[in-house]
Amino acid sequence: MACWLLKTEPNTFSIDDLASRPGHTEPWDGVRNYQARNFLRDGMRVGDEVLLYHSSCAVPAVVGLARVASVPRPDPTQFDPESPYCDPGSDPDHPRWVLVDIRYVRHLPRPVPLAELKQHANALGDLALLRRSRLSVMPVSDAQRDFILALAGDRSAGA
DNA sequence: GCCAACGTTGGC
DNA sequence: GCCAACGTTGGC
Repeated sequence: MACWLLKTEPNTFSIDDLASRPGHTEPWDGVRNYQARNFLRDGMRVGDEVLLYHSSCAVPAVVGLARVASVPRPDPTQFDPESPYCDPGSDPDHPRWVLVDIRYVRHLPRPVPLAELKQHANALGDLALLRRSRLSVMPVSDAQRDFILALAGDRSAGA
């Protein structure tokens, strides 16, 4: 099973918001970067594991676990004139942007701050989070996943 | 709030 | 297709 890292700004939509949604599930809309879109559209499978990351906040950190809960489908906000994610250039017959549903699994025993991840560049150096800081959807290798969960003291580290 | 990184746009 | 200008992200 593949693993991904998804960024979210907790001031807008936090892991606690996800956990409190009906079914603990939310359509992950608003991805408007082609590389991130390609990961969503071409790489994600139902059941894939997700590390949730809080960005643009006091302590940027990996904060919890989730799962991909749907296949990709068109992101309706691209056609919504009221939405900040509206994209007038997207053709309804060939939608440019997609989303998947994301389902909350659990918080990590403790958040793992970005600053701490940076201290382990030997183990995590090719994690896109540490290299291309602006990418909001990125793949995480099994080894990187296990390492981060072990830092957090999560029970499934290495499982 | 500043600013570096970097993705996107558009003129040529 | 190049590349300068511009806009956005996101750490600090």
